[in-house]
Amino acid sequence: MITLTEENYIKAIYHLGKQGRENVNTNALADAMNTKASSATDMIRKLAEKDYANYKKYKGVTLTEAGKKIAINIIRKHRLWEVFLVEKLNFTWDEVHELAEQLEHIKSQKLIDELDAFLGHPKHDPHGDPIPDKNGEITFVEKIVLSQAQEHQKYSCLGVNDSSSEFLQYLNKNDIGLGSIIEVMHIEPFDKSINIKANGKLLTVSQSVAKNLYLKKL
Amino acid sequence: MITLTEENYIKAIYHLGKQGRENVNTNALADAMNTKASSATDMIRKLAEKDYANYKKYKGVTLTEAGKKIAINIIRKHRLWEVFLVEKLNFTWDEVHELAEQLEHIKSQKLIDELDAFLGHPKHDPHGDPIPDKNGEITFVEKIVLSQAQEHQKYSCLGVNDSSSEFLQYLNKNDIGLGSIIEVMHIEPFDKSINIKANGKLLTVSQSVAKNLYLKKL
DNA sequence: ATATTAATTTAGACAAGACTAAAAATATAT
DNA sequence: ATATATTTTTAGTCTTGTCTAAATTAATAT
Repeated sequence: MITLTEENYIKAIYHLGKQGRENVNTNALADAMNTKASSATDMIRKLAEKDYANYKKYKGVTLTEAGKKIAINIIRKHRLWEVFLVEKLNFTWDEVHELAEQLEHIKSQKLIDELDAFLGHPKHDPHGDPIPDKNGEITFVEKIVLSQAQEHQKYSCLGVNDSSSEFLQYLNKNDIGLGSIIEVMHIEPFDKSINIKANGKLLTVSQSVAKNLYLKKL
Repeated sequence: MITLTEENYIKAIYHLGKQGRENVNTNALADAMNTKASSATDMIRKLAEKDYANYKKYKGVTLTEAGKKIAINIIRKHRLWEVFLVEKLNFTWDEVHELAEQLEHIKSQKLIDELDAFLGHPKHDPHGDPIPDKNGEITFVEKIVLSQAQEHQKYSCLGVNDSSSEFLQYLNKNDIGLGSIIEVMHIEPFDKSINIKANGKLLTVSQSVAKNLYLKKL
């Protein structure tokens, strides 16, 4: 049996290490888990013991295939629950994360299969992140951030990098959501602020906004 | 903060002590929690410390108002999730209990309010048990068990006492579900077996079945 | 009313997951 | 190349919820 804490560490290693492939530092992991390095070391040993992680002292940690499988399954559950909350229960995209962190640990294969079907097998969560399929396959979409976009080009909004409430609420306020059409009108050379037309409306956004908005070229 | 284990003990005390009013023995509680009496004692002390339970050494335990409130809220969540699983995700009534035991611990007031609304504010779960409303009010319905029923009387099925898979599957096989119309044709004096007409079909059931089926007189 | 049995509590220990403080290894700077 | 700083690990402790074994209280039977 895998514990809730183990699941959370595995998920953190997966995210910090680009799908669990790259080595993750003990300190980085401890930070992500809001704990101390010594606790992270303990858990890393335990995960290695259970063959969910590869570990060499002082060299950081990666996930084994078994570990990745677990991480992907948790992410699948997390994202499906997010879709459910937004589509069926009137949550907004900035409200769902915390709650999905709880729901992602519910254990039932049938539940997740049925939920997936009930939602019509969605491909993306409300933040634009891809939902792994039943076999753990993830279809990554070619995406750039707004700060790398070209002038006079049209894009559609794919998702966000920063999913803090503040940022998501800023986007809500400016009517930017998944699938919004964004045209880059002008990039100001001085401060790299960007003038865009979002869903027909003109708007100037700062670099810090532009770095956190994912787009797909149209 | 209340822990998962504390919640489960509170729920057990509530159920064993008829809505938490009657004293519950340490051994009975330990049994229900699949643990040992000494562990139950420890937890009872802790719950009393936190003012969720009333406890006098050697005299058993009851719930305080705060404790009852928590129990009722968990039961509300449990039963709403059961409705969701059966109505929306194609679960059968014998499959939902275990899973609802996990889901009942998810913490979010908005989630449960929205789920309630999404399901159309159901009054009963798939086993016929009443769902407490947002204020913790429970509408108990006058119910009897089939073994107490009168000959030549019509009833509707309100729920079950034993909710084991075996019993629920037996009922499924005989097309008996919530709301089924049951007419008592004949009670055999010899072994108290009962001949009934359930949804038009004649069927003879044993005492042990009859004792576990709740009915409402029509 | 006392002896026996059953139920309950206490005492002490353990595993999981966390912490602090100190030690060891690695990385960086001169 | 050596000293310093940073990162990581180790050692020992704590809390939660559990356990076993022993002690205590309550219940039952004669």
